[in-house]
Amino acid sequence: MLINQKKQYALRAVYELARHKDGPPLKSAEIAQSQAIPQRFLEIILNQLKHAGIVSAKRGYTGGFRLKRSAHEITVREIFQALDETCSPATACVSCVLNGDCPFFGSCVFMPLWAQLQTAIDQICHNTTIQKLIDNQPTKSHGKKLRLTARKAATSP
Amino acid sequence: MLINQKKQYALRAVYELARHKDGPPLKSAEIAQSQAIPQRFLEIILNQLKHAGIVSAKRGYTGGFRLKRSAHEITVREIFQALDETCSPATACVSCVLNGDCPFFGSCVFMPLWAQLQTAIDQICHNTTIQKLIDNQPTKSHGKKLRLTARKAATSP
DNA sequence: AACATCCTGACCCCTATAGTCAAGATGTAG
DNA sequence: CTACATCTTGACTATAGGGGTCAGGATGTT
Repeated sequence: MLINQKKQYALRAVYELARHKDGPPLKSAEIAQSQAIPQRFLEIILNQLKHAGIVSAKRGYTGGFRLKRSAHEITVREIFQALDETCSPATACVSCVLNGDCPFFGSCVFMPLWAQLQTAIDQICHNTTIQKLIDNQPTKSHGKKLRLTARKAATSP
Repeated sequence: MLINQKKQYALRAVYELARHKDGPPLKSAEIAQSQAIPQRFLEIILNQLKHAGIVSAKRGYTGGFRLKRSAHEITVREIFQALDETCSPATACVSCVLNGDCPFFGSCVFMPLWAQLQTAIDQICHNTTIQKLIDNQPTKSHGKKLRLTARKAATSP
């Protein structure tokens, strides 16, 4: 999958931190609860975000996490990259070509297509900052259309 | 993965059929060999393409497969759809929203992002016909850059 | 009648994703 | 300094889906 659960969790976590930018650091347990993320799993993710320089951690009794930079400067793309997973639309193909495993070495007809997709995806992710996501808060009219029933109660992101 | 092995096989199969449009029907074994696809697996794929009205099959001794329409009219998008797999960038999220499983029903901040990605991907796949792929045969200069070593001998697509 | 092809469903293996557990390191409060 | 709450880390488990195989049947040609 292009966007897996882990990437979505990462986005939500950063989003949650951006919303509480001015308060005290958020504990991982708080983020986990408000964004409905398994806590242990979230801690792994937060750690990766820390190593990528997106969030900073403070230990101890008053510890927690906070954004290292402004929400304007954090792009969706770098959050995805922080999880160090390839985000290519045709991962297998690209990697097999690079390895020399590809039976069609150097003359694959589909490479231009993959490249085109990759570029399009990259651009969108690169142009979308966390702040933009916050600003684009969808109006509740969205909910009208879908007509969904509530299951778990949780702070909506 | 957005584009998995199966989708790539499907593309190659249709591509191969398009190249031999004027000859007799191609047997699945022939396609399998020239495009380096496991034959049994290919047969499953060809079957799905048949049900989608993209290829037609002829049984018996002189049997095989051929394209049902011109390569100009077959888009990458419909080939993907023929494999009946969802091609959403954030499959989990989208499906959970539709099921009502999403904890953020109707007010997910990220939905516009997924939609934007989906639209971009869809457009590219819809605008790319098999014929375009054939016409864009990459020049061999591609190979120079990558400097790959040959492994299996196979007709390059 | 013999044979070669397509057709179909059931089946298997493996990897990556998703998630858990336990023990340690570091800091704060009293 | 002691108790406690947080982050840190690595090893571990489980499940689903992707990728692929097999046997046997249906349909056609020679």
